[in-house]
Amino acid sequence: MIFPPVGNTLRPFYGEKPMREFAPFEERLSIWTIETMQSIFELEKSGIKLGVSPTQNETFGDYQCNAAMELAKVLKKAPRQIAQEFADAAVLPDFVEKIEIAGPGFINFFLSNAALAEHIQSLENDPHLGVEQAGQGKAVVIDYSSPNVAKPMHIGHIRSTVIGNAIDRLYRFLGYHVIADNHLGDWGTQFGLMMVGFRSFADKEALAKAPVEELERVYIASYNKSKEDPSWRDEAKAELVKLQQGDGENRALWKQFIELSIQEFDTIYNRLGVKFDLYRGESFYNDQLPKMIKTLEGRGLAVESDGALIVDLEEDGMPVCIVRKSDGGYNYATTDLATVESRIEEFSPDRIIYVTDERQQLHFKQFFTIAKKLGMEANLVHVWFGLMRLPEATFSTREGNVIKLAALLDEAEARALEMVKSSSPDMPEDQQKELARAIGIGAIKYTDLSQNPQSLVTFTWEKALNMEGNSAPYLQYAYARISSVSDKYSAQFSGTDLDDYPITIEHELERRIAIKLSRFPAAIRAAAENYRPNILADYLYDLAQIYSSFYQNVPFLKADEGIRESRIRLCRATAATLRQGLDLLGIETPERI
RNA sequence: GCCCCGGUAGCUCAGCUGGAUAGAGCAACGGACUUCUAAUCCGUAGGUCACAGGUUCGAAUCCUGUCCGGGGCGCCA
Repeated sequence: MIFPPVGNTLRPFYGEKPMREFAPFEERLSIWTIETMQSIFELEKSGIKLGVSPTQNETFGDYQCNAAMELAKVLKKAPRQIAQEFADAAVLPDFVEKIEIAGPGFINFFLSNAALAEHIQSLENDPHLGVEQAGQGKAVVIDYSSPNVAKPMHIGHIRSTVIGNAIDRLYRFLGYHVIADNHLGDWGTQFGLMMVGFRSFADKEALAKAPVEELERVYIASYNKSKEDPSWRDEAKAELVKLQQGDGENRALWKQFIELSIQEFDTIYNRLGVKFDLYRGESFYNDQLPKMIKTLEGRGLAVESDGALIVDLEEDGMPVCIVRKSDGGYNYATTDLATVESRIEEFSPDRIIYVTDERQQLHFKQFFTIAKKLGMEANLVHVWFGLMRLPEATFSTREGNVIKLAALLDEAEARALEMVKSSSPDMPEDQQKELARAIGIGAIKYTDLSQNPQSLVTFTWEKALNMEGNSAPYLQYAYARISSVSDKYSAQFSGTDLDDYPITIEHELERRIAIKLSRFPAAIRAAAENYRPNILADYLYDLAQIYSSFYQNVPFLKADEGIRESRIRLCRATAATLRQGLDLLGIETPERI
């Protein structure tokens, strides 16, 4: 857990710290209801949630407290009576307009428009838009993307990359010192086959054109040959041993594979706006593996079984974990343990987050358990996501039905370009292309980020490239409209200073926007806490929907002086939130669409 | 056999740390561009939340079982 768990009488998160300047209403109101409930009903710590939560239906108010129903048993009173007593005795905080009791005993709170307006104004001066810097002074390592060397990235890699990057951005925004590490698959038995294959059938021209694709072709050819030709297999094994023993020629070739691969990965990462602090492949930890085995043996954790070295995890309800193969080679778990040790030593992280697909759940459970037994001190978190499927079948290299990531991005940009050309035919072509890039890539990312990561996902071109409705372009469009109207305001009313006109909230849509804006910190916190960027995506889509309705139904520039300025300020606050939120998802916000 | 995940509108998905009338997008139907960008907005229609029990004042949400789908389970990573 990142934040202290919620649920007890006083949310530890709200803590004993003095209330911060831009604290959201939910936080302020919860502290107030908890304290008030405790004093009115003379409650000890009971484990009952006394705080408030947002209402699901705005006709009920802005926040609701459900404690009366739960307190009924403890206090031996009817819930409605409890609610009534609370309402009668409580002195409302100044930001609450009124409270109502409804249904079985819900206590509903209505925020005052003046307080809302003031809050939104105060956010104009807060670069973090009300979000607390919860990660100050803490480091976190995020291990994501991690493709294999010599294999092109396909659509199966996009989730780890895009979700991992969003988590990365979220944690940075919360003030954590984030170390984004791309743990490349750069070591393993496949390199023997790569070596012999490369020397026999690498095509120099193809290699120059599309290096990684050619390396993959070589690998597949070599793999197929090894199945029919035992001597080929032996040769590959011999080359692998030579590589592992540090043979100069093989090392050089291996390094070349890695360099070519990283170069190509980087072009994809650049297109996706993804940056890593480190590219430490598995090979980086090679030298530490024997020591790790010794430690495991020394602690009595690793024992021999059928020639291999295993850690028995039966008492933890898990199958055994092989840490050294019978041929002396090391396994994934061993590398991962050494990696944790190294990261702790170097970065002292508060936690290490791994973003991979669901198939690795057992592996992570096992090695987390072993790490704990070894006394490694870091919170290890496995963030897993559902595997991507094609409508027809699961895709695999062997089936030949993989869709390359580069091709997906190309297609997205091409489709976006068509739309840009038809809607902005007068725009210079290079600008059209630049815009199409931002929109196309945004659409791809948003598709992944707007879904619950753990859901099964079926890849369809239609969904991946969706540009209407709940999609990145919808959000970008909303942003661009604000930008445009904001610029027009500046041009038409160049002499006015917006600070001279306070934000006022009269219209229902103004109120809905203000409420939504005030909940940005909650969305950020929930997204980070649960490692689920889709919570933020949902929030932003809601916000954009309310804004679009506002835009379409309420005049800004033609409104009377005062109302006009107030609305422009609301627009700009919305823009700031959309821009920040989309940036945290790694989605760009062009000023014009 | 054991373990993990999913099953919500015709389709694709939110909602799942229990709350009031289950939401979006697409598709369908009907409206709104001489107005701040129609990639938009407004409206209509569409649901046994897989099924059966249980816990609870209250269950799509928690528990148990069943069915269907996906994944994992000693020398791959």
